[in-house]
Amino acid sequence: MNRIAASERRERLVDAAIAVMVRDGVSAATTRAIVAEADMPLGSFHYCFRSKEELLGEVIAVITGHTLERALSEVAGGGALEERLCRAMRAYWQHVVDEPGEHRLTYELTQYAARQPGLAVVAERQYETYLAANTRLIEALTGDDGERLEWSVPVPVLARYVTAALDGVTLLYLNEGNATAAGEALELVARHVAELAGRA
Amino acid sequence: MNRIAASERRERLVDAAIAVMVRDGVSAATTRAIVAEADMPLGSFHYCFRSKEELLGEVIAVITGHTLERALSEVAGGGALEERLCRAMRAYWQHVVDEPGEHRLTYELTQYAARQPGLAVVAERQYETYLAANTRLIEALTGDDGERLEWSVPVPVLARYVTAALDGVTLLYLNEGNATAAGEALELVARHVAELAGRA
DNA sequence: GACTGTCTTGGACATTCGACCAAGTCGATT
DNA sequence: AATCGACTTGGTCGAATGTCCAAGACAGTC
Repeated sequence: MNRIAASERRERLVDAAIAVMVRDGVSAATTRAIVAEADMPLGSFHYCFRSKEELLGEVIAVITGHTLERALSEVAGGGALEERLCRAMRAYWQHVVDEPGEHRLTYELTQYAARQPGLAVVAERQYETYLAANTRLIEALTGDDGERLEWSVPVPVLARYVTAALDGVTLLYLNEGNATAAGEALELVARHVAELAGRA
Repeated sequence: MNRIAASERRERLVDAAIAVMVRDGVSAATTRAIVAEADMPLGSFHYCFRSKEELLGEVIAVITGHTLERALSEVAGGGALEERLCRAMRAYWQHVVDEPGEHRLTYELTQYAARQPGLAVVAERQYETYLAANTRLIEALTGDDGERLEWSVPVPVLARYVTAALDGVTLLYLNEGNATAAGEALELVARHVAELAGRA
């Protein structure tokens, strides 16, 4: 294989690892499967990463980053609160239906990391990040609106409700496989959240 | 070891497997770890089970059975709809806080089974079972009440909403570790469900 | 007491895994 | 052209894992 900077090779290995995990699950992502996916010799792996755990950490960081990017980019735009809420929800849901494997991987990684002593910290931080993102989403939902709005429940509680509901509905879809049914449950959540926003 | 019927030994191995999985995760439940937990020689394993997959199938069946038992036993009893709903929710939540490892295992097993070709069918049936249980719970909630009640959303949608919300809140607690915060989100769900029950 | 079917068990097997290394290759700098 | 640091790679190691087997032990039956 041509000479490549170690940093570039690291990125390729992370991408390859994600591809393998989406296709065959976290447990199938052995060092050998990953280098095969990246079309590299096995020796490359431990030249670029001190250990498999180090690679896993980077994979989690990349995946979390992707998810975060998408979430925050969807809140922007004008319109009433209900409209923006619906748009954000719909965007999230569309991505779940388009890329179920990626979402399945997210849950798998969280679980895997929680069991691995060296990655437990990463797992916790991952969830904190999601919670913070949903909190920002909720605040953006009221803050940008022309009229002054107030939530009838504390924002931290609402953030956790939204986080849990999204996770739950996603998990339901991934396991049941019925996009329509899960989508209707999600709409119920959206309507509920909209109702919780009262005029101040 | 004394002579024991193969069927009895099977049960002990299933229990041992669950104990190991709750403590150290599904991936740590090797045949050797399981027989060590059950205090048996390794040879016993494949005398009782054709393969590890066969044991896993039995483990899933047992766990699902436990969960189901608990859920249905809590719906009974008198009182208004709100009261019974609260009681059922509280009972579920108490069990999550008391035995987080058991619930974590449930999610791990579902995921593991979904990836294993031979167990994929079992995973699907597992989720169907949970959905059916929640459907029965919702129907029991209205059916037994003195006054005639009707839900303002279709029961199948409501069942999925409840299933997703419970799963989501549980997952949130398992990952964030904050029982109070997750509990408040769950109360929000309970109040919402109660609101969705309108007088017919 | 011989027989038969059920149960017991220590050891062995092939495979897979993460990790490691030594020898080699390349390219820029001096 | 000599040097040196960065990169490449095929092979190998020890550990762990699922599965299997052969030889024995035991209990009930004829």
